[in-house]
Amino acid sequence: MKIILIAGPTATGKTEVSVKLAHKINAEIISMDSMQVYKGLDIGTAKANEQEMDGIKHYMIDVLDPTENCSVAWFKSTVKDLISDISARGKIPILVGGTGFYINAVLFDTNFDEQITTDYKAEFTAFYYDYGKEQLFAKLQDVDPESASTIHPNNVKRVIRALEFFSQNGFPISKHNKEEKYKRFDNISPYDYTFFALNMSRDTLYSRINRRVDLMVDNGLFHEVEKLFNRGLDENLAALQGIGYKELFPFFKGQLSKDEVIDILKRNTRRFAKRQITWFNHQSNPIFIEVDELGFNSEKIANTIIELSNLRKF
RNA sequence: GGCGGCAUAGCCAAGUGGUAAGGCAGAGGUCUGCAACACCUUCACCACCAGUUCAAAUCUGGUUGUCGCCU
Repeated sequence: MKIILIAGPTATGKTEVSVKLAHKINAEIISMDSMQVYKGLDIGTAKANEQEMDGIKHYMIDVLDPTENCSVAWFKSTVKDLISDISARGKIPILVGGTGFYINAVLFDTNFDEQITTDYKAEFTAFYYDYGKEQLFAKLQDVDPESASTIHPNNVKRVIRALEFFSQNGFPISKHNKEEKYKRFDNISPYDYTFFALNMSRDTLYSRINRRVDLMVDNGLFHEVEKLFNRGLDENLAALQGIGYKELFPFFKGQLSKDEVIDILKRNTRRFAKRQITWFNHQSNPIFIEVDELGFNSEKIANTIIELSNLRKF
């Protein structure tokens, strides 16, 4: 099955390019974004609106309530089915988004067969609170020294996951990771794919991000977040950890001013973009398209993608 | 014009004789069931000139800049 991926850091214009491309090659779009899955998070996640979608079908948007938690395992299997459906209808799926972790999971069909039957996570979390991270890490060194050499002791979240994995499966997660990783190194994918990442010079990207945040504010970001805030949801929910949401909460609690909160939001978005770039540079191997060199012209960019994907036949 | 204070990284800021805390911003990374998460690494010859001293960001003199007060 042929698929096209368009990734890249936030604010590079993925939406516009993908819709344009979809029209040219008779495609449908699957969003590869860990936050756009949630209903009610529209402005802050830069979700495409009806007009921007321009008649192209989009999937994986607004499929969960903020009270539900998305996970890679679920996301991967859902997208897998969608790809089959779309292909079966004779259309090409374009996967678009910035969540590199999810993209790799789909692209290389990461194995998530592990069934979580016992709540080891809660167990180890409790242990951590009682004995601290050193003791927790010592446990990992015992059962999975290889992971212990990779995961920093401060990274409690990952240490707990590694411990959970071992307890659940009886073999170390480092073994699992190695197996999954080699799929990427050897490029073993169930799909016939072409993977692009849009990018541009750092300075340009950062000023676009700053401008976009201002625009979001103008478009009612505060109003959107206030609605969520007023629902009184648990702030630890994955949806409320999204950039644009967690930053504004202190404003509604009266802890920070509007301007302060906006500056932090801009900074966090910049950092996020930087992390995304690092991911695409090292954890996957897309063809980078420098959109500033193409004058941000989505028409040109879409055509470049068609050429590089050998899709001329469409 | 006079008097006084201050000049330390992009910003804030400790440090009053022994060869520069910390925070923020920035940069570089890690990552396989919370990933827009979590975590790691990194970043200065202390305004300039001359002097004292084995040794100065730290003391002395001067220059420049800056802030405050006075006239």
